Amino acid sequence: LADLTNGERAALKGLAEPAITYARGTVIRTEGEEPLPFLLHAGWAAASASSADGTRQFFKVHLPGDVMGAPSLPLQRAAETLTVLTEASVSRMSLKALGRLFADHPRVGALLFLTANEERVILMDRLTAIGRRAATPRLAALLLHLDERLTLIDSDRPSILELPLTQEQIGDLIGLTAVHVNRVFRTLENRGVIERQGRIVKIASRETLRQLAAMPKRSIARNPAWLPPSR
Amino acid sequence: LADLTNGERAALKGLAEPAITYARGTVIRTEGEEPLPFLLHAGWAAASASSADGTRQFFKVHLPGDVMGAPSLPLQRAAETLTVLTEASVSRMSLKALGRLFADHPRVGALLFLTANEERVILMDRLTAIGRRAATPRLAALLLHLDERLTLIDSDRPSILELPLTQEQIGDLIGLTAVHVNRVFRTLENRGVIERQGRIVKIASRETLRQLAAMPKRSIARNPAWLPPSR
DNA sequence: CGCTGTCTTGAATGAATTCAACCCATGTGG
DNA sequence: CCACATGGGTTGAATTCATTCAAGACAGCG
Repeated sequence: LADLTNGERAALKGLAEPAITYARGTVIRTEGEEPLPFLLHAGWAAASASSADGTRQFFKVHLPGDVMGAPSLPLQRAAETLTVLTEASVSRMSLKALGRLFADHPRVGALLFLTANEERVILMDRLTAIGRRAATPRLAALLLHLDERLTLIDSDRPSILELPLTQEQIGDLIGLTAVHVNRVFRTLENRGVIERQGRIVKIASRETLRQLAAMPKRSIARNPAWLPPSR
Repeated sequence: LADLTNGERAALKGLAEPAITYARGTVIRTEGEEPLPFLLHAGWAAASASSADGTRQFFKVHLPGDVMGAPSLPLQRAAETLTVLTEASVSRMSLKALGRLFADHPRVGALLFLTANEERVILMDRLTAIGRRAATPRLAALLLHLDERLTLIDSDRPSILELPLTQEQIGDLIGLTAVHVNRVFRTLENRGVIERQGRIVKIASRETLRQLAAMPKRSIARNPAWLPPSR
């Protein structure tokens, strides 16, 4: 969203407590617990919630660099369960330090506000997809979304998507059953849009996938002029 | 979320430019335009987006006191169209003043961050509803949600919901067609859960409606201890 | 070597959509 | 002040997309 000064960078790093490594599948924090934010250093994680009737909804796939658990900060009890999808390195974030950050580095505070709003847009787009589109566009949109985010982190990564997600979890992300996710995957594969080997997905025709997903292009405004000056 | 000092209150009010009154149905801002935030003083409004295929998704019903358009702030072009549902009084908000607010009143800045995260939770709950629940629970949840928010604004209002929304718009909120919204409304009415006269809905059995909605209870943490001190 | 979890596929079922028609209230112009 | 258009609500019948149920294949793991 913006370029940070060294002081701002240091303050952000100061929020993170020592990192802990979790084994694949470990639950970091369960919904209903005390709402603390976490920072994901390495690996993949996911935010989800389960309902009484046994259904589950995944809200977000977290990639390295993500702050996790922020949505629950205004609540008394966390709304989301955080689970590690691969082996992952995670640290808790200090709330007190976060409070000081808003006071000492207002520009970073404003950027945190913007980041939360960016996540709102992502959720809104997901709402549109799940509420108004069929299964194929939803899956196409998910694959493209993850591909783009991974490229943001590592710009010259191979054009291959290794998903540490079961088809059931993918279904929980886009509001489908595992069975139907499977069928859609096969359809995409048969049409030559993707290739698969186990959980490795290769996007064969990004253009076709984009057409199928039919998602609006969103471009971020970098360094908005109205932000307060750095301190 | 928190109790404000007089200075903080004044600074918040200072964001708003002079109010304009719009007639029912007027579009305040269309998706794709410059992303500015607005403040809704009186009346109802809605945030929505339309897709190429003609489908529309409503993201939020805005009630008096709401900041509108914040999700689009990090973007180059607004993601949401803002439309007035009733006659409504709206003012633009100054971005520069918002930047200064983060610098001068860090506690309010942190509260804005929390508010954006609260909206994320609401969107997450909506995602769960649309992705994993049937039509009846979705409509039940919407009615309860609006009822609760109206009660927050006016605690001794009559227990009646006057919705300035067509059934088509309600469908766009919860991901259904107008036809099906109608059928669900009738079902609820026949079961005695609600009563209707035109667009006025009376909740006859809030308890039944709650069971049908099966939404998790969310309670806000007021005045979190980690917020920076007021200035 | 036998579990267990995941993937795959078919058949039956079901919830919501689509299409179509009609009703009613409101508003508008001749 | 009536005639007619319009927008929203209501209902039935046919259709469709996704779910459910069920069973088998396969890989990895203890």
